[in-house]
Amino acid sequence: MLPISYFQQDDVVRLARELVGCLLVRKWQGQELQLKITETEAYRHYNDLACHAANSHRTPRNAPMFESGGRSYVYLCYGIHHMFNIVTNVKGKADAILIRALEPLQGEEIMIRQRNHQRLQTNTTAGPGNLTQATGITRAQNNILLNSSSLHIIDKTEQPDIEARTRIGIGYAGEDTQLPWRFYDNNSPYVSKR
DNA sequence: GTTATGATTTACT
DNA sequence: GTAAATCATAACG
Repeated sequence: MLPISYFQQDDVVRLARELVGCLLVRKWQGQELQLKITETEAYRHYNDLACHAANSHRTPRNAPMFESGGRSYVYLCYGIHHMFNIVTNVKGKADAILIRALEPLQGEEIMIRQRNHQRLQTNTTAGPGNLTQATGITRAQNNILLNSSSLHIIDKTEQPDIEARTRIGIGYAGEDTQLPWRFYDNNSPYVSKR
């Protein structure tokens, strides 16, 4: 299991890249779900208008971002979709990594059922809103430390072929829209957009 | 209290 | 390609 201290390092962009290929473990409904992280995006508290905490902007919603790294930040978007983030950096430096896609390794049946699919499809767990539905992550999982047996990250065993691209859905962020802070596994079909 | 909107997805035309 | 779904949150009065 990656220790909490790992997420308290300073460079959220590097951490977002390194998380691709790592495993997300979630115990739920009596089963252990395991999924490989295939796509991430970095959001940095300074010089990044796309970040919820840009300009030290602090609200009740993004409060977990201002806490110490190694915890979750889950919020509802468009009234429909839950977004799962991992807070990084030390307390007061509000960085976070959005998990955008996962590749199922264990517990697929539960994910298929969650998504009302007949069989496993790439979009069962690709896409930030889709993967939270598949894994049953909601705001009930907001602001919890990722060091329990029920929710944590395991380091990767193989180095994936990582592609860097611009982030998705942040047209309001001006020039920061162009930052290549989205990372994905070039060899995985479980990616939201190439 | 009221209003506008979004780290999206899906179903249409 | 365009639009609807849908609601907590943030901004404003």
